[in-house]
Amino acid sequence: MPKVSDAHRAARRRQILDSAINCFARNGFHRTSMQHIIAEARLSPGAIYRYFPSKEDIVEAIADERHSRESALLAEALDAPDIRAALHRVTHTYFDWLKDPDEQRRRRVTVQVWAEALRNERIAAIIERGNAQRHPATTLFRAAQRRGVLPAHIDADALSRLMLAVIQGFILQQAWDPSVDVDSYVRVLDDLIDAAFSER
Amino acid sequence: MPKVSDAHRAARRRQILDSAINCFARNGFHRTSMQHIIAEARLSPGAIYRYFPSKEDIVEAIADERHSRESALLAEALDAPDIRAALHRVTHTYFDWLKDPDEQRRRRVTVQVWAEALRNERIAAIIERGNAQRHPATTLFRAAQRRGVLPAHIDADALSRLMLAVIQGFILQQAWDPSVDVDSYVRVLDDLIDAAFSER
Amino acid sequence: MPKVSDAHRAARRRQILDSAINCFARNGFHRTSMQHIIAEARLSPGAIYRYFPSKEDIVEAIADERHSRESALLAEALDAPDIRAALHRVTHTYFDWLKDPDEQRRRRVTVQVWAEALRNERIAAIIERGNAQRHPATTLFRAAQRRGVLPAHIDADALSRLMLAVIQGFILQQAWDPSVDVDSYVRVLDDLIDAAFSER
Amino acid sequence: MPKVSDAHRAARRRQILDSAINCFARNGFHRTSMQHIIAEARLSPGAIYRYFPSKEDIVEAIADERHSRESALLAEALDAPDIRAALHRVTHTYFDWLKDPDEQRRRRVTVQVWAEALRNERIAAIIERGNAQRHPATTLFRAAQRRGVLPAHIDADALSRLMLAVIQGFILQQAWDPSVDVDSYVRVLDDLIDAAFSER
DNA sequence: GATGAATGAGACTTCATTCAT
DNA sequence: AATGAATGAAGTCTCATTCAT
Repeated sequence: MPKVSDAHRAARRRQILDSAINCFARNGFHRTSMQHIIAEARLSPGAIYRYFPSKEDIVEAIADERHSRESALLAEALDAPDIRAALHRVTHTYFDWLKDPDEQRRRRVTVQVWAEALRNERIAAIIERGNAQRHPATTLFRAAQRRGVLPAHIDADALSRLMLAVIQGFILQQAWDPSVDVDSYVRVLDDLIDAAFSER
Repeated sequence: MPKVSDAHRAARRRQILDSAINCFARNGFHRTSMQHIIAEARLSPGAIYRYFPSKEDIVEAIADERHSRESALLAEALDAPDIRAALHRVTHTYFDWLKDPDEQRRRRVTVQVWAEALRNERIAAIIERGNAQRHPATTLFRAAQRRGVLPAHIDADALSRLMLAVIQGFILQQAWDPSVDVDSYVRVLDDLIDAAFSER
Repeated sequence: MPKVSDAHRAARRRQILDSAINCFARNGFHRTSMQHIIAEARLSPGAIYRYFPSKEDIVEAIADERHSRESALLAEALDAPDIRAALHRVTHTYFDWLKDPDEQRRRRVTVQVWAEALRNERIAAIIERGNAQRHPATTLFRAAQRRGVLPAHIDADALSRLMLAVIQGFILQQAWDPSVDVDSYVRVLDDLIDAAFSER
Repeated sequence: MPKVSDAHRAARRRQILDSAINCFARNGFHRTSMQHIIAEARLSPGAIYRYFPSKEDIVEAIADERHSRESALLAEALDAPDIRAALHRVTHTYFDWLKDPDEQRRRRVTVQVWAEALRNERIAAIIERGNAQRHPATTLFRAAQRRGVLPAHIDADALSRLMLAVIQGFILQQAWDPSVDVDSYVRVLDDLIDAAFSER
């Protein structure tokens, strides 16, 4: 019978994760010490360790959370019967989200998660799950090929990789330089989608 | 100082950097201690510090070296008068290089450099310089627009960003999963280039 | 305060001490955290601290309890007018107790108490009191000397030390290896007692 | 090619072990922090960890060293063809060593090692090896039985356990109270040996 | 009486770097 | 030039204990 509510526990968890995200976005995983997170959260070491058994677990929780959010957004955007509609929803809904300055700050953590995945199997699994979001797109492409909207000889799987790359590359560039213009990138993308899917 | 010394110095530097790359590719920057690098290079701490004043400097030297190589390759590939020829050279020359298994291993370091750039200004500058390699492409696109091969309303700068993103995203995906098929990706890319640049 | 409360208090105390003994026998004093005891007792930190002001106090209570039991057993065994009868009661009653497997498990705590006595004065005092149980034996030996059953030149005090050592050493050996045979040890002891006390 | 000699390494090891023994004898294993050992040795943490990978390893090295010394002494004392000669050598050589005040101080560590053996398998193995020193005694007893100096019905193995217990119990009592008189204990022991081995 | 979240000192250990040889 | 022993700040995490509820 907990003395404090589940809501309290959830709030503390949130508080810790938010503090950690702030620190990680500012200084990176490895230059952020537990003491930094503790100070940012205005808690004590013991308090943090009640909620997360190790620093690694905090990193993983954040990786999971961010990738869930990104995947959900992508999945939702792709949820359309028509390909071009789906792809344009990606460019507009997803890239709209990329504009949010707060998210931009937090997204610096995403880039670090990407690097961390090379050494941490659990994070690699999270990334893997996130990347699996391109499979619905692959399915859409195949449907498009059956309907003749997309040339049959195109490798639908590779095309979905490319779609993902276009997003990932942009996220990288924006992390390095927050001033990159989202809108012009989206416009080029829209044009390219039209070029690829209509004029044949 | 005799010339032997210079050659010797260069060889030692190479030896240290290669050892560091091996360690970094295997374990990441932050899980690699100077002792690891020292052991891999079969040198002593004192010897290493004669060549690099700090671990940070080793990381930077490697970042610099790798980005120089990548930039040079990209620049060379883009060095063609015709836009489609240039882009196809990118897909074929540059992506050929992405196939080299040894380079693939070492490229794991690149992804870490990308994350490191968020916190290290000197590395950020190196990345910035690397990304500037897209400017020749922008110029090429503008020329193409003047020649009517590319619609005038397209933002050439954004398009070169996209081209870069397509490469960066692929490098990421390949770092996470070395088994991704380069060739099918290149074929889709080629098709897309043709779609974008020819049928107007 | 109602009587129920006293019974309740006593039960709680017992519950805590038993849990602590289990933990200590399993993992030792220093590898057992209060959390372990708390979990084993299915109580809360606050509840434990109502009954014992510190971990140290739990250790002391257990040391006291165990040594009381051992001393009582020894005292009772020695309570005989005839020396050989007394000593044989020791070997039979006391060593019978050493056979009980549950006690063997709990006796692991005794060995730790012995080490702890070197640093903790209160525990040293408890041990001291326990060792004082050899004084009745000394008295018995002196009586035996007066009756000529034991050579007069023997140092009765040293002999009672030796008797104690024979027990303590066995407890040690049994703690390290629970499979040691109690009966053969007892038989040798009996023979030795007879050798020492009769044939002169 | 080490810059410093093996002698230097050995001396440092010795210095660390001696400091640790001092701390352990004074405060016990668990109340002694690495910082205490470091301060006592007038070294830095890093220096200690060059020689011992963990605190546990220091404890084990000390346990090993002390038990080797004790075993060697016992083995040497037992190295006599005649039983009574052998046993009297034990009482005189070994117990002489027990008189050395410096050794007495250090022997406080032995008692802690005994407790530690209950939880640490490597230390248990060391103890086990030490206790195996009683086997030569068992062999001697069997020889004595063949020669009729010792009654045939006596369990030689149990008798050697008892001999060991007599030593271990005394070590305990002396650790608790350094003022116990070794000589009177030895005299009783000598008498007992004579009683057991001659008058039948 | 009881709970359990929270505290914070302090434990062990690592590691970039220095410097006497 | 090179060695490698040594430094010491700083890192992660534990745990006996407290106290608001």
